[in-house]
Amino acid sequence: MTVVLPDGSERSLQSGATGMTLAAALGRRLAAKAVAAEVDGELVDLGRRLEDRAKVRIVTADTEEGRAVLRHSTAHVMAQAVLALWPGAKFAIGPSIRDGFYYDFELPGGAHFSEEDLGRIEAKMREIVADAQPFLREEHSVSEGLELFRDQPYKREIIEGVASASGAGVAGGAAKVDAELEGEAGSGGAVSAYRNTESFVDLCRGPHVPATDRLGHFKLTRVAGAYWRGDEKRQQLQRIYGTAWESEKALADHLQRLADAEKRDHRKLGAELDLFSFPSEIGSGLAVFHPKGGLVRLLMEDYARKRHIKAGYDFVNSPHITKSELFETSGHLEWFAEGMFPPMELDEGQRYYLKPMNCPFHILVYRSRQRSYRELPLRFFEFGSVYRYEKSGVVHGLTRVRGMTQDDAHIFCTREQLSAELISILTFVLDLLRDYGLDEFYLELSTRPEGKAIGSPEDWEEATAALRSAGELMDLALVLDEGGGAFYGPKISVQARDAIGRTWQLSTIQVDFQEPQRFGLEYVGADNQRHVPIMIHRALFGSVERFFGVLVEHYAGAFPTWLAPVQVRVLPVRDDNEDYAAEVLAELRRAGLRVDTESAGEPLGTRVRRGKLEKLPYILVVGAEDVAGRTVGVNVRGGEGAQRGVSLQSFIEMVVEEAAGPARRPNASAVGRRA
RNA sequence: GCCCGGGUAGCUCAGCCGGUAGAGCAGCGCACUCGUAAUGCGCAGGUCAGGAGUUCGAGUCUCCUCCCGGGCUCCA
Repeated sequence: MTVVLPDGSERSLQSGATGMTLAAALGRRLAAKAVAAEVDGELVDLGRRLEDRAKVRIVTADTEEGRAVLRHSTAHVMAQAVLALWPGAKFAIGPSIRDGFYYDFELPGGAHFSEEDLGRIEAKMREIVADAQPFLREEHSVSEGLELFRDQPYKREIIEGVASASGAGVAGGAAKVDAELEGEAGSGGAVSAYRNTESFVDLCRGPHVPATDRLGHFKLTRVAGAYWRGDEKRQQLQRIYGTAWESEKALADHLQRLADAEKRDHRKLGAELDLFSFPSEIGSGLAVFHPKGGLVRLLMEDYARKRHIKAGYDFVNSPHITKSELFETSGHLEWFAEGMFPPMELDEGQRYYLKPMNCPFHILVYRSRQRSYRELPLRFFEFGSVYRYEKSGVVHGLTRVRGMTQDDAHIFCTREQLSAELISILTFVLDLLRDYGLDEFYLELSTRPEGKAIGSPEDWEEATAALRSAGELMDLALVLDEGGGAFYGPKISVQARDAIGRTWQLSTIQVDFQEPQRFGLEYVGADNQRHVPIMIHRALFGSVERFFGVLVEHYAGAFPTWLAPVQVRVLPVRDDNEDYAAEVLAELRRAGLRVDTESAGEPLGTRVRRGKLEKLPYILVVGAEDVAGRTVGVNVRGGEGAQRGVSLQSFIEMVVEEAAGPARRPNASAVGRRA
């Protein structure tokens, strides 16, 4: 028999050959790295027999596909270990995920895992790995499967779901089986399982590595609660997360990446660099900004203001609280009440709410007088503070807070203007984000949330189409987020990738046909008739707080010169250089730079070190040798050593230019283009 | 909101089986006067998150509340 390899060449094999024999025939190193095979487009076990003329690709452990296989297999081993250590435990699902895997369990007597258990489980897992147990595939009918897992209710539920989805005739199952569960069991009326020993068998579609000794570079990372099938109304299970890699080095590299990401954590840097804090007296999710953080915010906001003026926005302002009527009209109290702080009862039963959004206020500005088509589009902008009652478990640093300031704009335009306006907003948004140093993006299109939407399907259709075509013009990948829109309209969000490859949802642009109608907005058209405008909601940073946090992590706290709270620190070598240092300081300040100094009370090395730890862009050292020639010693952030005898004038010219504003990045790259 | 783990000096953390609080860094003072990532000595600093309970005695054990972290759910 022959098989066809990925490069189109053919290979003769003895009949009965498997992926494993093919890999061995192709090379010993390949065989050592092989974890599965792709046969005619389907991922299968290496032990699966190959058919004549099959197209075969060997999947190795050092690819994302291969890692997914070995992570899934490692999850099985973990389940085997847990079931051995906790007799009577029930196990649910255990997929591979980005960088690792998890498995969900229910322990006998409602017991819970603790962090200390992880070591015991890992030790048991290593025994299983050392045992080199084969992963043997079995196929069963639905009824055999139900019998095989008679003591495992979660497995039975999965089997029933698969069976009913494929019409195999088990009554009472859900009509629809989700892909996650299907991945656990297989499909098409039969269920597959993998057996490692007489006593351990797990429902699974596979594929798996040939045997447990192909695993071993793993670490269990944390325990957590997780709802069965992701439904908070159902049983809460105990989840264990782990990571697994193809080699000890890959595992170590991954752990190092985690440690590096931890060093960039904005919550940690926020305290270290004295930027902001969350005093517990104020309450969860409510930040105060310290002078340095406050200054960075100011700089961020000022630059955005300038750009908005240039882009034709009008600046408006609105209060933080309002009578309930406003949010009754807007629909927030009907659709979003659980995200709002409870009302304050004032005189005569009047209820006031903290605002969770700015849009109704901007609508009232629009409605304050009659509008003509000649004015449109009208673009109202505000740094508007909003308050949202986020559930206690979700607040997180500056990225998920209960009080925040949105850089919020609402654009009122005609239907005819909608497309052009969306394109111009998206272009503006991306351009501005690039100025803050982010340069890799993709777009996400969120569509109508079933059952949680107001307005006609036709309007949703039109709005979604307009967003889609604007998005497609941006030369960026556009991914679909089915049902992820707001209750009043679809949106496009801009996802930005930071310096270490994580993505953050930043800007959102939403089309809204509903609110203008609810508030009875209108303009007089050229035809002398009254028309309802369309509104576009647009936040660019998302929230100032969140964007601030993202920038702290992106730059690891080392803000570019134009955003750095202190740009230059001047250090006199000895205290008899302090007069000259003061002169240098004054001159820098006259040039408009943000500067400070530290007198010579401590050794120079100590002061330089402190400046480095504060991630200052420049540290100047001035001593006796600098006075005559009016020079400085320049210590550049991130640079090696120092440059001596630099003329103060040329240093000032250089830094002033750098501090003037964002560096334009002509080579800003887009994430690969895709529809 | 749910599950798990936490909260000890400004920060990072130690504090055993319940016997009355400790280090390093930071801060302040003094000395040192120094050319590029930690000078020395000294001093001060605590309602052990808050409250209640058990106990002769609670940082330590129990309960409640607040806050933080990791997840789940949620994110208009």
